[in-house]
Amino acid sequence: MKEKLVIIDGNSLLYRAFYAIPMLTDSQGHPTNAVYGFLNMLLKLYEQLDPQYVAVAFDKGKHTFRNDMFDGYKATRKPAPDELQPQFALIREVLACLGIHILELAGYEGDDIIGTIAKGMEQQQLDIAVVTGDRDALQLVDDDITVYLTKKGITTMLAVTPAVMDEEYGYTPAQVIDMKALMGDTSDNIPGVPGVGEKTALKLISQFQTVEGVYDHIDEVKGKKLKEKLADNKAKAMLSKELATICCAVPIEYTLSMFTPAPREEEVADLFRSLGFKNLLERFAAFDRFSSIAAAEPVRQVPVLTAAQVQPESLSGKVIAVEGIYTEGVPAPQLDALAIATDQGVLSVDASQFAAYVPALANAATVITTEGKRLAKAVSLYTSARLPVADIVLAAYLLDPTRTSYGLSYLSEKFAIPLGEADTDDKIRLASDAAFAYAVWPKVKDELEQDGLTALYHTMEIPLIHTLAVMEMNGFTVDTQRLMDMDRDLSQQADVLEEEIYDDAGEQFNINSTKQLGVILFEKLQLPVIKKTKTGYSTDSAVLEALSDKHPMIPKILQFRALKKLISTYLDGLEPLISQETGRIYTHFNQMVTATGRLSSSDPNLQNIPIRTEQGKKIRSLFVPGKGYDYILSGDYSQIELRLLAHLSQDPTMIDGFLHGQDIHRRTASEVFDIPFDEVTPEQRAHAKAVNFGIIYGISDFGLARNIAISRKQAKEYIESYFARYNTIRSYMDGLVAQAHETGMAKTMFGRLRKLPDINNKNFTRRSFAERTAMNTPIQGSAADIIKLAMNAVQDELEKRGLQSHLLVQVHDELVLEVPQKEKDEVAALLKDTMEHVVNLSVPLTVDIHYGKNWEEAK
DNA sequence: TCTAACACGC
DNA sequence: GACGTACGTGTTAGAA
Repeated sequence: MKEKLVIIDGNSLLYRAFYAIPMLTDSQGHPTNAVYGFLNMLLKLYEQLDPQYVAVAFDKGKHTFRNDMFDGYKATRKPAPDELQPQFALIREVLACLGIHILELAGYEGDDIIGTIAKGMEQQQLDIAVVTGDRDALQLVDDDITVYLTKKGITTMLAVTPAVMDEEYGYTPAQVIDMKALMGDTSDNIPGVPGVGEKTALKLISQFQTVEGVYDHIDEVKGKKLKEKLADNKAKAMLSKELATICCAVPIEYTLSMFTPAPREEEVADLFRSLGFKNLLERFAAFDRFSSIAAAEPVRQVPVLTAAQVQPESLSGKVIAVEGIYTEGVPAPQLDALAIATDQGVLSVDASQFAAYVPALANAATVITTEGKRLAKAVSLYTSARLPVADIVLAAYLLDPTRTSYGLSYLSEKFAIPLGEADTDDKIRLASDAAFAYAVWPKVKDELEQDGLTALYHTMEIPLIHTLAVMEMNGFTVDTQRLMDMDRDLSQQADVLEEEIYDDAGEQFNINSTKQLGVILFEKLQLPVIKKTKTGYSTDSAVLEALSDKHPMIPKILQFRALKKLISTYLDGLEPLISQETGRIYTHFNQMVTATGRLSSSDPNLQNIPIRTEQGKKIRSLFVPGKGYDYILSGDYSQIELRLLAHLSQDPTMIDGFLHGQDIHRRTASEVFDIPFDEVTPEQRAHAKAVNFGIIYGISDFGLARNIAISRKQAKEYIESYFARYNTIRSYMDGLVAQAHETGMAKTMFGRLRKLPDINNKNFTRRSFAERTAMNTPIQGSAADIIKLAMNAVQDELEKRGLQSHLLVQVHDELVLEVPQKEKDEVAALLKDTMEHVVNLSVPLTVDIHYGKNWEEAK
């Protein structure tokens, strides 16, 4: 048997490892996922190929990320700017400890070094393998060198021989260079021929073999444009070929003995342990050549339990933590794996045992988890009992609702509990995560208590998990036939408009491109430029409205845009999400996104279904009661935010308006403009409404001015006279701001908090924004609190009375249900009563009830 | 893949 | 007087 040499493309593996492994950190909280992934890959190489000699090549100085390396698998996050560099340094340190030689030579790509060694070693009677993620290396494939290409991140390797190349790619090793010379590669600074992609390159090279061949027979190239492009860029193509060729004559000194690992015994175990890579250390130590490495003591912080040790019944009354792996499905996700952490240790539950363990969870005292809603949904397939869920992610959201993610690494840092050992095995990781959640929960509880969030957490957010899980599983029935008819009709209308627009413009262009439209409007037609964006002309609807009488095509563009929005987002967008089996569409209500405590909806977003325009209403009318139901019933809070403002500020004028059931915008106009209530003009009312709106959303005078097309000065005056008239509101707001300056946060009626780190910032803008937030969060957030309480109460009442009626959607101040004929009146009364009386304010909370044969009619 | 522009809801 | 101005979700174009 020949001895083996494996040469590793270090950069390529490093990049792939980063994305293939979820975020990991060492004991100091530094990211180590790329390091872990790299070493894991290295071990796989040893385990699969068992080489006598190993070399790792890095490109010197080239440590920036190349996005094109990740084609074929979805990157879930970007590396932070300085995240990879330390990991890169760490890998070098680890490799040095393991005694694995690193090759690098300034000015050459790692590929070139690999090529040089591979060619140089051919005479040595070795089996030579190159391991890389980069297809460029395929040019090295011939009878003596095997290229192992990593696939699916780093989980599998494809051994590429000439035969495999022929089958997988349809070109030969020699053709790799020529393909690349034509296609180019921006990440390697190979220009190629502009406009020639992989398909064209493959066609040309299969026909003519080489770049030179293409140019020798340029007349035979089919396609006038293509021929032109090739002819114009001959020099570029030739240069590209040179750049794409791996240079196999790099002046690098090496001897075979350099590639025999010589570990530094005394350091290596410590280094691995400090990184938390105990498992990897053991795996390395299993090889003879690393046997001098002391094996890690087989200490497991969390004992692994067996099903015999943890019987389902033993979970009763216990505090436990649970993590699952799921396959998404409708109406509920399916549980694929389950780990249960108890005070004794962790149990991995076998799939055949789910049925016994899952209902047992309902009897536990507390089920700690990081995915309460998902767990609740999955569990509902086994039992109708509610789980006593404790969700540490939900708690982390309440502690600081402004973050964009609440991943395990954040929780680990925030609650100072180290994450378990990294592992690529799903089951091991799951058990480790469950143990982590179990350890974090006591700290979470303490922090909730310290921030006064315990009641909010237990009485509102935790019950809401169940309510939302039910709503998500209910789904909303869509009239698929009408949706498809409407899609066809509107698409036809849009096509007609599009043609007319091109006629008016005198040329074809991409009407969906704001850039191209800008050129047509403001350069070709010389229409006045109203507004610019940071990259060019603005063509938004405000601009187009302003230009609408300047050219006949402008109204058509507006109409086209409106149609296009409806078609792409609401017709084409929704259709594939309708379940074939149930005819229903299943949204996700996210409880941990917004800074104010509102919910959000996604995949699809059912909180932004059109309602304002006639065309839009037709979209809404596609949402109908499902089989066995007769009506869509909706209840919406009337002016809930302004009522809350009246209540919270105790402003007598505003309270008076609501007590007398007045049109509140009219009343505001009457007060602010100092005119009798009955003499308020529609425009004055609209302006007053915009001011009220501004108060609720915390917009600035600038924003107000923009919204109702008045000058900023005028907007400022409006706000001034508003506060002059409603001076109780002013002092209430001033109090909120003062309090925020003191405490650094804003709070809602129910104690929900929002941190305001910028409240004392020296930057005027940031500080002003924080101050407006301090005024707006108590209003918007309290409204969010109230409807959440109402949702829970409605859901409880529906369950208690054993009604069939379903909650379907929440849209911030509106709840939508489907009801059967026989329950319509009862549920309408229940809904109105529950929503109106869920809290007691100084002003009445009124709820308007509507019902109809579809969501549009229920308004 | 990522950002910008735009548009929908509250 | 400058600062650059409600949030969240989704689609499309265009650059890399």
